[in-house]
Amino acid sequence: MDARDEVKRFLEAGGLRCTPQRYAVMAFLMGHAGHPTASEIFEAVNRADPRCSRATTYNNLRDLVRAGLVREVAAEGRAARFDAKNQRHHHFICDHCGAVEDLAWCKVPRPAARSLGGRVLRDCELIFRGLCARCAPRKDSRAQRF
Amino acid sequence: MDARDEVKRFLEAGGLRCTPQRYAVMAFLMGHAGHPTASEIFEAVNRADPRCSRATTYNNLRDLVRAGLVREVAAEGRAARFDAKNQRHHHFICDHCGAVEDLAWCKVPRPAARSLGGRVLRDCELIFRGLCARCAPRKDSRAQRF
DNA sequence: TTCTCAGATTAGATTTAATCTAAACTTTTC
DNA sequence: GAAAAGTTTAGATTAAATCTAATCTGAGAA
Repeated sequence: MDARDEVKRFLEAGGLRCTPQRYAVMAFLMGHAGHPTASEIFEAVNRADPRCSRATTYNNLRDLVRAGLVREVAAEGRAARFDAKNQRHHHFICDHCGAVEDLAWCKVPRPAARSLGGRVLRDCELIFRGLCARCAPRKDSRAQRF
Repeated sequence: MDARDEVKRFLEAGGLRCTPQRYAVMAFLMGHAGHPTASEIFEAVNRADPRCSRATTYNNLRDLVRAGLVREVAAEGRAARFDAKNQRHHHFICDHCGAVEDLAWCKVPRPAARSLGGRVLRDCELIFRGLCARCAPRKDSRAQRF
């Protein structure tokens, strides 16, 4: 099946109309391994269609996050970063260079019922922090690695 | 021992001088159950000492986060929120009203060594999302609670 | 006790990121 | 085809955070 169809079905699964602007944002995120800012997404989408507005990109990102199709990661710096939730994973953020990297999913424990009280869980988000492979001291150094 | 001494030792444990402004920020967070924004912290601290500067509050929050004494939570809205890390806990953020609540700590699994690669872990952050006790449908409703 | 120096603060200006606005456009439904 | 609802637009505006260069403060050395 066509990648274009996949994006369209993904949007409609989230209850959103597949407008050209939404398609462009979603396609960019689904085809992008990194965690771009709203500005980076807007610039990419606006390069393809110069009429595309910054407010539209922000509106669409908001709608996509709300629909559960995109996740917002607050990493280093002021701007929010985004990635498509097409595969479950966790994030790792480097203390030194600020890089945001995907980590394979590992099951997250549910809080105890007593602790949860009357709340209704919908999702969880687990972020690990430390030093990335490039910023960590070399394996043979004396630094602890746990 | 005096609460004032506790705050001072907490700051010095993090390698930070105990200036009156830092003390004020830390004391506010340690005595505050909620998750205030930088602006709310500044207003509280500035009310006590009108010479205290907004930039100082921001600088000190940055230093406290970097020293591992305070945690930054990206909740609803644009402003970052903060809490003191005097006790390990997780957070819960309500989808509806945006409230940030503390949840008792539960142990977080370490990612598999294969998944971790050359990274060095320092910390983790687990956030649950859903509906808080006030926004969730009543217990007797048909709504699923998991 | 005084001096030096490094760390910290100041107060308002400035920048960055995100939102607002009101009109216009587009798509869906009747 | 018309109406209504959802969406987009482009630049203005707002909110949050940072910058600046001078000044202050406190710790350590002499």
